[in-house]
Amino acid sequence: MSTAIVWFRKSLRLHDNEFLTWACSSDDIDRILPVFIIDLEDLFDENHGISYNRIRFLQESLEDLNARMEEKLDSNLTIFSGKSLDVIKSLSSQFNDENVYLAYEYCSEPVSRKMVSSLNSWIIDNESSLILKEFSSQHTLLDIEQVVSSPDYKNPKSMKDMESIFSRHLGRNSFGFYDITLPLPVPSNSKSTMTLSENKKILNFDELELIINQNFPNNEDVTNYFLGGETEALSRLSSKIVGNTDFVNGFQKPKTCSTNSENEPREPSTTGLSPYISHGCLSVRMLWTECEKSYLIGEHTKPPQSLHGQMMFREMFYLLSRSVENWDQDFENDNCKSIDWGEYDLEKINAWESGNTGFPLIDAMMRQLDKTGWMHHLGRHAVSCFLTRGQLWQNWIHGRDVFERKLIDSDWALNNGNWLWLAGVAPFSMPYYRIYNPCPDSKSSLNVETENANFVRYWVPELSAYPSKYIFEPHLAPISVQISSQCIIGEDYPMPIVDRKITRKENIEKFKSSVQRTKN
DNA sequence: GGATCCGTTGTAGCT
DNA sequence: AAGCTACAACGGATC
Repeated sequence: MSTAIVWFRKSLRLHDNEFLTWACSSDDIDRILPVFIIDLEDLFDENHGISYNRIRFLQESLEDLNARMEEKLDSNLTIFSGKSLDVIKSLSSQFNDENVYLAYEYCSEPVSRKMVSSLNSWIIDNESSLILKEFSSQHTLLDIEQVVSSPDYKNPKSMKDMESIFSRHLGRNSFGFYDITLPLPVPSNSKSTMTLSENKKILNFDELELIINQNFPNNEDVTNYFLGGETEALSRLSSKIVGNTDFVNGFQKPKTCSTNSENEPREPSTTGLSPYISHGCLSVRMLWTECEKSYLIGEHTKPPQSLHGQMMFREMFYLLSRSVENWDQDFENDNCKSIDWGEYDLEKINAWESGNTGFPLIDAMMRQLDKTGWMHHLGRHAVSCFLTRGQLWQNWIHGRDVFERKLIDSDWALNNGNWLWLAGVAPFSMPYYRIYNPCPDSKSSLNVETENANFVRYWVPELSAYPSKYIFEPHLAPISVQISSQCIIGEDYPMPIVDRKITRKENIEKFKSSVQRTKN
């Protein structure tokens, strides 16, 4: 009797799932045990625990995965609570003289790699018969280890670098696109599923629900616009990408921070697929391939603008996060300039996080993040520039932590990469003196007009009656307008916590002298 | 080997 | 309204 423990780490899906497909079809395997391990202590940690939105998205994704397993594989998902290493160790010792395999996906994060290496050592030290079966490119298009360890690898810092890495490692298919392996179909399962007898570490969905509600007693005003899970991921892929040639082929740098939809202010103007990708509900190969199908129909945008380009940036950050030591630190990180950010200012950081800076667009974004766990790409630019080199002059680490906790598409490699970028400290950053205006006008790259004005009215309801002319800088509105708009600035909505023009000028100087100082 | 160009996405003021 | 210019000026690649 041979059993495969099918360990879902990131890829919460049945489609394009190599480790699941292998377990379901390999001749070496008689039965499978699909598992997910959840570390509740870590998830609800006081300091770095994740938001309600994030845990809810994860829970929905797991429930959907389980439901789909029941339907398509005549199997189910067992959830364990605890540390991955402990759970796997104890699991593997529950089998007696059988062949036990652990089929799992490679994860590039230092913690994840360390866990696997500890497991390896444990196997050797204890002469365990557990056989590890790792699948390398489950979460990314590139095989991260292979690319990073190739002799000619250099840290990429532009789309050009990525084009050459893709050419070298993937080659081209007959259509002239990078030769990405086609996504695997949902496997058909010929194995039985192992059922475990009582185990105190097993967590059923009711218990999980209970624990979440206990940890988030006041979640009534939190809305989850995005429903977690593969089912929803595939349905969103269908509605946004498949057959949507104009949108896919015309995709370019988003021009507004808000939405496309008249009726639903929470529907992004972009694809809205990021949370599904970060949770592995949607395979990147699946998305890549669907875009390519659309590109074959006619003219289309190219990297860096295109959706393929967006995905290539994702690969870039995955490579860097693996090859750059201390990717998530602001010291001993050679992709991070040493900047003197000065004193940590709790008041400023709190105002930023809670959406009370007195800058309506920034506040709208941060409140949207807080309530829904999502924020538009350009909005992320605006608020991170604002917190760091733009206005508040706070270390990017603080903003990174907030995003990490709250974003439902939170992803360690990408989140750190984007903060390094926006704070202006990375070699791939834009020049530090290009600062987004938090109060955009019609010429700003954060193009606004009425769309964003409505976006602000929705998320900062205090200002809902303000005329568009003043809505981004309401403190400049004459008092008569403030009265007629039923919102006195300084009473009903904060005055700007800094003078944006002064801080902009000061911060450019600070950045410059900080860089000079480290040079000398 | 110095000048020039470029980097997914800047802003403000003027004509 | 759109386009130009000044602002201030990184750092690596390319010419």
